[in-house]
Amino acid sequence: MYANQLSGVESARRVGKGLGAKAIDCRSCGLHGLCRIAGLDEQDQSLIDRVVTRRKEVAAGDKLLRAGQKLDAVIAVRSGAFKLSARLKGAEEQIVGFVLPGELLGLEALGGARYPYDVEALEGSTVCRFSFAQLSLLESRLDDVQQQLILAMGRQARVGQTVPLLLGAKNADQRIALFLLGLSSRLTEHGFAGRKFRLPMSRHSIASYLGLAMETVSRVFKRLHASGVLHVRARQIEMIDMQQLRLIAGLQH
Amino acid sequence: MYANQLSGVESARRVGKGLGAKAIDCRSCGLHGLCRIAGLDEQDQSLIDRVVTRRKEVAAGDKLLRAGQKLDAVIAVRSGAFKLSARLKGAEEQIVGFVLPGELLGLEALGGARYPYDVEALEGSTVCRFSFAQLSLLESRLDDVQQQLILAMGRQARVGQTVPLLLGAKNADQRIALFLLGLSSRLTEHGFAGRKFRLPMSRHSIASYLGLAMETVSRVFKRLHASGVLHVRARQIEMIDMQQLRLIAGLQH
DNA sequence: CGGGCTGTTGAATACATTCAAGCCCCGTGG
DNA sequence: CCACGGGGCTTGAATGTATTCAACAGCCCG
Repeated sequence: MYANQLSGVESARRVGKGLGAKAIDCRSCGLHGLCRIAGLDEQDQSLIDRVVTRRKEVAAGDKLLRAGQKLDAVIAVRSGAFKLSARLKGAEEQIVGFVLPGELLGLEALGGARYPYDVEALEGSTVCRFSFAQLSLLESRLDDVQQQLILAMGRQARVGQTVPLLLGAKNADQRIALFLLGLSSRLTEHGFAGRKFRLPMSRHSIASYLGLAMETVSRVFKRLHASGVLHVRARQIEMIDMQQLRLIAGLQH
Repeated sequence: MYANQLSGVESARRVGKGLGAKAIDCRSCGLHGLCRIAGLDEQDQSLIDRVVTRRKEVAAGDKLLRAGQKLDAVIAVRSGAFKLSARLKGAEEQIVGFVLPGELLGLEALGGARYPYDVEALEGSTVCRFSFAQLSLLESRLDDVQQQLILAMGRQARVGQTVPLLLGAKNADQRIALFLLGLSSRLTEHGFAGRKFRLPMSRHSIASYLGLAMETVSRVFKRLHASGVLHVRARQIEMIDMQQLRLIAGLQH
């Protein structure tokens, strides 16, 4: 159950770089509804442990999933962060998204489809896994499981809702502003500070995701810093003037 | 049940501009699974007709849904096409997506959330509506309904999967190529010709969606036409060299 | 202390946008 | 039947923005 676990030394070394070792409260986890159904608040630990794997650890740089693999589970991120990338033939990898603590992973593979992306830990991370292969153990509660799954998919779809806005952005400043506001609200939603946080991903990953050159990302950060909208030092972000940031993002007035 | 239906004259005038009046085969509809469960292949029409509204017509330019409204249904497009737009405060509307025949609409509002976008018909269109308000009529089949819903959401999520690739595109040619290939494969999936079709949306809508200026869209089309990759005449598209188009899109080699 | 990875900066180039003018198609009205 | 007018689209020239290439700075880790 704790396969792939790091030694204490290794995990201590690799945790604390990005969002830090802080794990979410289970009550704000995307899988919380499913866990409750699975009986985590009950006494029968043996059943639970065959369906839900808790606190598997993943070291920074390790791949949790690979494009094309079959996946019969939904995974929740408890701490850390992951990047999703598509390996297109010949071209260099393209980042297609990031997964933050409390969010889910693997919903795209529901119904037997293969999972389309590589998933790599950006820092030391812990995840929980809800296995569908073992779902028959919960047959009597199928209704509830399905309903929770529908809610979870709806929530995840709402996270993805900001992507079309990013696509429609007309300049690099707007893209970056939207990106940061998106990260901020996603962090807030799961109990993290939304004004002051550490980016778990590199400038290169941000650039790949947003369709910009890494140098442009760097320059936009500098511009926003110089104009006092936010403080940027390496990966440390502090938002100063949210109102102005929303304005740059094109979200108001 | 057929409220909002156009007169024959009006619908005849307004249909046939974009994808044309051709309706999908019900078997390729995103709601097909739900319809089957609802008993459309059985005899009890009265039950069915209270849950599923078939073939409501929408005139070009009419709004099917408005941002912020409550929605207790899933809607399938049978013929025509729709554009989704976000009305951001102050700024002009931003196009966030298009819905083609056989695809679903309204999944974002599952679980009681308000629907976030304006939905406007790009041409004369017909839709079917599966009402959750009446879902209790099907209580005995809740399991099946939920399962179909999960499958439908998974399918729809897969349609949205190409958006992050669009976002990552590094120039206008790549964006347009990806956009056209996406449309093509979505049309093919529901029985339409994928190599030769008519764009249901204006250059302006494409530009807003892709974060480009309308003039750029026009110029890219011209370039692709001149290089023999595809034929463009107004909204009529014919793809000539798919291989080359995929190359421009960055999907291979 | 040295090497590699990540990020920054500057200068030249390439690219998309803007603004302005005009075209084309289609529907309307004279 | 043809002239008119509007919307959607195209085209050109000037401007502005992002990219590219190259050099270097900072930092973590060995």
